[in-house]
Amino acid sequence: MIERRDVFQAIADPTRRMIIQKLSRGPQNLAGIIEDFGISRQAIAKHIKVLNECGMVSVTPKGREQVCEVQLAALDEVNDWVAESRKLWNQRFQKLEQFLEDTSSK
Amino acid sequence: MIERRDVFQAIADPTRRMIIQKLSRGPQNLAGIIEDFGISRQAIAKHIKVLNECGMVSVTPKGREQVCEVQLAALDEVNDWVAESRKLWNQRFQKLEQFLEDTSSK
DNA sequence: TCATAATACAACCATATGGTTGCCAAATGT
DNA sequence: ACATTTGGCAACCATATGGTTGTATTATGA
Repeated sequence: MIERRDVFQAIADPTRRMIIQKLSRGPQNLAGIIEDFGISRQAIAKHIKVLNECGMVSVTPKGREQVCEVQLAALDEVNDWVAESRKLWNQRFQKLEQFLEDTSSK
Repeated sequence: MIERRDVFQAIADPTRRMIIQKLSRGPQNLAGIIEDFGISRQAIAKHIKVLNECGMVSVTPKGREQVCEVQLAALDEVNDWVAESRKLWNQRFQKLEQFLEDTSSK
């Protein structure tokens, strides 16, 4: 098992995805995030830790609060990977077309 | 812990992402997929099972072989979710602009 | 000043995950 | 016919994951 703490893993958990969407509406401190979630503060804190470690959420101390801000740019990596897969898929058909062209022109 | 077997979890594992990219180049049977991966056949088979369960890979028996084909449409869900997050984020700024406009026009 | 709000830290727990090995079954090709 | 290729099944294992509770710390506000 290789060391994993990347964006893909970050968005794998539904609770973390909900946190990301909540933070997309604006920064919140931990207490603010906890609302609406039926789990403990510590559980949320752990999720924030994961999101922070992979660059999805920045955490800035402000007095006794920890202000969390989502960093959506981190999701580019996901989009890029999906785009790359689609590109490979399309290249496949282009190669097939090329082959059919070459064959029929003989 | 809620029951999870979705596309997000499917692409969370780096090995599964590699399998998806390999299959994006064309369908393969299990034996074909195993090449280049330094892990056992059973490990690959388990990954294919996960990918199949969440609709990322279709498996068609062909004689003694199991032909695996990637279903990239399943990744739409991921793109959609990312797009939704970005939309929420942009709406936030639009609201801020609206506020500034309303304030300055007074 | 002092209760309280906002978190951090640590220990613990059940289950999920990703991997292994060993053995079995069924097509395939020579 | 029969060795081989291809893959299924089951048991097992170590670690990761997502959660809990309890206790401690530190700003804040009345």
